[in-house]
Amino acid sequence: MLSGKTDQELKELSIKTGNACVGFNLRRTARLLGRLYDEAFEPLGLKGTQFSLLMAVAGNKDATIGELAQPLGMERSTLSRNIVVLQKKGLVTVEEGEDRRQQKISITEQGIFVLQEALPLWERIQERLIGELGVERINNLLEDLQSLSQGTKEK
Amino acid sequence: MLSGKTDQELKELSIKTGNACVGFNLRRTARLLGRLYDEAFEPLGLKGTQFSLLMAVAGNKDATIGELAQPLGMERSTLSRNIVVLQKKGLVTVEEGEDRRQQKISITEQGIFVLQEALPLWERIQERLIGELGVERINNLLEDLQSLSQGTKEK
DNA sequence: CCTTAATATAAGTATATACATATATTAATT
DNA sequence: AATTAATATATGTATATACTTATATTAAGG
Repeated sequence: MLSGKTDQELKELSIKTGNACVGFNLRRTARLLGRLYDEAFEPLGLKGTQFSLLMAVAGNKDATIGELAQPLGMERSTLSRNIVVLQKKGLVTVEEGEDRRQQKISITEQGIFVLQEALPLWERIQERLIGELGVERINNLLEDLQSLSQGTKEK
Repeated sequence: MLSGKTDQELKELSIKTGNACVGFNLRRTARLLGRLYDEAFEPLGLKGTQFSLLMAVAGNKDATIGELAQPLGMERSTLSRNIVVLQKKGLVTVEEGEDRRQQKISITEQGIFVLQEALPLWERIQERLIGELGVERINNLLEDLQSLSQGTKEK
């Protein structure tokens, strides 16, 4: 029963769950690293999230919202809005598919140019993170994140 | 030079950076797990993010926005808004400090009650994730996330 | 063919997030 | 003491995110 707990006990519970909670630690690290990426891409007028999405568009020619959302682990409604942001920047085009419910997303020449400029900035962060944890721990981390992502998809 | 790349080459680059990018994988996993937590806490009208924040408030009696923001790795302006959400739900109180610029945040009785209800739901997810990766990989993951969080703060 | 069901995306609403700027308050300088 | 600098929080603006609902389009059943 928490209601009877002293401040000290509450404090210990808070620290314990904070240290152990996968969700919290994921979000916190994502926030902190997110600012790193945003800062790096800032000269290109790009956010880290936008770099990832643009890269996904580049690698999936003429994909629809639904097709992109799947590997990104993102709601289609979310993706729909994120695509508009890239479209307004002139980095992607959106056009009706043969099935007129669908929207085919493609990267523009300008989008490819921006990716080209962004790539070395991305690599610099990658190197920095590898420098901090070492390549093995980074690779383990990436594998674990991918396993967890897989795991949530299977009900 | 990306501009000259074929679709196939772009596709391979996209897959390679997608698999290697720490930021992207963090965000994707955070999104997917976030939905798991949100679903679990839904009966309490709570999101995963709100559970973590409420737990942090519980463990830091009379902390200010600034004091809370630090360990959460969150901008004070963000935290300021997130606290309002908990306040409107009646889970925390906000009152002026002796230094009248500051706001002292405290958990309410109702907040403690909600935490109490949430705790077993949180543990169920924790067990599920440990069941998927094993306790060692989960602990490694948590350590790595904490190291990365530390790393971004320096410099 | 027409109605109904299924599907794809967008729009409505709410929260999470950050940066820049505004506001209020305290501390420091002269 | 009065002015200036520093600090704490809130607000403006924009993006990211998800759930629910609306809209448009295609597919299925009769």
